[in-house]
Amino acid sequence: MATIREVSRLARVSPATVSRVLNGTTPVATPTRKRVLEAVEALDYTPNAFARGLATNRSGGIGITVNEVSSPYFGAFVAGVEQVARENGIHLMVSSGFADAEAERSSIEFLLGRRCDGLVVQAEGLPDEELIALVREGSAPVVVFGRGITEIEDACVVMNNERGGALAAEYLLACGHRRIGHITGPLSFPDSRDRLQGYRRALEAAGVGYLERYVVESNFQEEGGARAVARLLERAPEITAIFFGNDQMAAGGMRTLRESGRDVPKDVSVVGFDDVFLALYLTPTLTTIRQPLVDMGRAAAHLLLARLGHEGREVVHRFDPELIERQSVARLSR
Amino acid sequence: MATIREVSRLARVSPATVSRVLNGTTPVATPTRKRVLEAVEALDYTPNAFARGLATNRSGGIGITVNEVSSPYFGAFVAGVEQVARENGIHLMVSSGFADAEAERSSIEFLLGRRCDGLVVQAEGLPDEELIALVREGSAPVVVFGRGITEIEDACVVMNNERGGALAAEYLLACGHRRIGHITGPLSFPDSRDRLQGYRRALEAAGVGYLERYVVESNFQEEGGARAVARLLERAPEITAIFFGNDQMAAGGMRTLRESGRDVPKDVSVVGFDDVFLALYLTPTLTTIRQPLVDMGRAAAHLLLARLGHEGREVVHRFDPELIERQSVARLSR
DNA sequence: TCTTGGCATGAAAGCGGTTTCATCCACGGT
DNA sequence: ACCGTGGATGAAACCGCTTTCATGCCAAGA
Repeated sequence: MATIREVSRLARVSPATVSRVLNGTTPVATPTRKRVLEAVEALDYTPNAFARGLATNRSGGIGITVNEVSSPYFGAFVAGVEQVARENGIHLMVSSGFADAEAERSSIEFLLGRRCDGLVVQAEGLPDEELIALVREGSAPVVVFGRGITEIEDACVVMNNERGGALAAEYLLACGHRRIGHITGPLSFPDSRDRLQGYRRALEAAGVGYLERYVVESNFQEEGGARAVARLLERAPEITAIFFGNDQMAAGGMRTLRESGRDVPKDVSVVGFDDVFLALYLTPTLTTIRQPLVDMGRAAAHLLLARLGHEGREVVHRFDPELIERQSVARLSR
Repeated sequence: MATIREVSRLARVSPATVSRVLNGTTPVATPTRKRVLEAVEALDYTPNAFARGLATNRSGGIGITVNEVSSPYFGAFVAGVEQVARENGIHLMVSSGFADAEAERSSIEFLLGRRCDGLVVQAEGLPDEELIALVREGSAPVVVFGRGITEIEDACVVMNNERGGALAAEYLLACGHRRIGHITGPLSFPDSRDRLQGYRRALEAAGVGYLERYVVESNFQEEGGARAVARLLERAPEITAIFFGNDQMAAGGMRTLRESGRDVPKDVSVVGFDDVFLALYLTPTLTTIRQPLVDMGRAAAHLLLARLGHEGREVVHRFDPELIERQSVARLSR
């Protein structure tokens, strides 16, 4: 491994000059610069990241913690962040939190200990206050994904979940449905509450009225969706459509519907949320509310870069959902 | 941020002694050690990763490059690697290669430039020779995933693909099928060739004979699977079962079958490969050959740690596939 | 011709650890 | 009483880069 010294000797300049050429911090006369670049090329020189970090106290890398990389949902988000990181020659350190406060704390500490220049945090276990403190007083800039916290709004990248819930309900209403159930994610998550809220508002706006019996809380898992639908059918067999808080629950719910002899969409229409690629693989393919996860990942990364002074670009914080029509909803002919 | 100097002052020792206590490199008298540890505690001291890296020339982190984190297949693998890394207090740097030789090269260079202590590489674009050179002469230990290269067998974590292909074919044969098609992944991948080979051997061993017409090459994608099945049905409408080189193609293939009015499994039985979670969401749920991806990730990480001298544990290099019976295969009553 | 000023460059001091080498001390053997 | 030995510790060099400060040089202005 070549060092800056060897480069400087070959180019007959001081190490300082090499550094200046490489970082563009100070103007260097053209012939000198040329000699330096040739030497760099000849020796195949790459600056030592440690030495650089030690001198500048910046690592040139950012960290990210999410529930788990292997889920389709977070995977897509991470992919977006990674794209931008690569485009900017920044490296990405990943650490999973598994929706557990303790694990999330240790992940964050771990990444900060590695002197990440910035952090993208998606933490479901941590209370708002802790995130606020982290953003406000942390040793590095932090961007929060998937949770809108008013106190630190500028540091959050979120989806307009209420609009998403409304979109789903409005679409089903437009298709002629009136008795529309809703399987929510855990209501401890603001996301779930907002989607529910949107659903409710849309129903009320249409004069259909909101019924508690039509709403069942679940857990964002396939299995949970299946069970929730069983409960819903028991309580309210008259429903003709179900809006699910995410696609995985919709998958489970469709299983239950099928097993109970109901056809989707003939007997019951289904709308999901997220549009993870899973939606395409279901039978029938799933009509769903799309979250642009990759774009949101990119936005989170850009936001972080902006906070790091890398760029000035305007960043979208709040993303709007989009309805993706597929085959799981039937138009009711009244 | 406290430095080693401050700790040493507080403990009334030299920085060298603090370093010795923290790293356990040299015995330190018990009362001294105690004072040092107290000072570390009091100042909430964490060693600066850069300074340490500069002095030791090791980063305490490993790198991984895969096609893309966001795919269910690689996501599961990465999750396994990450688990082990965490358990050992090692951080993970991720970089995607997107199955493109150029991108893969740059990913590897990037990670090596960050002085990763070791690398887990899954690279589909790179020729064998390049990987061999990397493993043999690279500046850091390298473990290769998903490709068995005999010259560097010890550094590879692989699946017994031939056995997997055989397993699929044997199972279909046992269910009474005789006209069994096979949609392969790209035959430029050894994985695909091995699965095909296993399929062929099993058919021949059963005295059924291998027919070229029953085999169509595809690309591991959903769409590709759909098209390949269309071609296969044209060529050989008499088949009663199809073995797919992976689950995604199986998903696409099942779509085509359905669209052509064939029921799965009544008219045509289907077996996939991988057992990514997608298999559970298909209708009918997919019978498939399971690759223990998380375990393989863990194995790759352990193997790397062993090469880094972290541990001596025996590591499994070659994993055996397992048949997972679900609903996509029918028993033929002759 | 002598300043003055600005630009290009070099020298050297960190950044915060690790590690080698030297020193000191206590102890046991002669 | 003296020397040798080995264990605990400190001093200082070093890892490779950035950055401040000083310097030399040349062109422009007086």
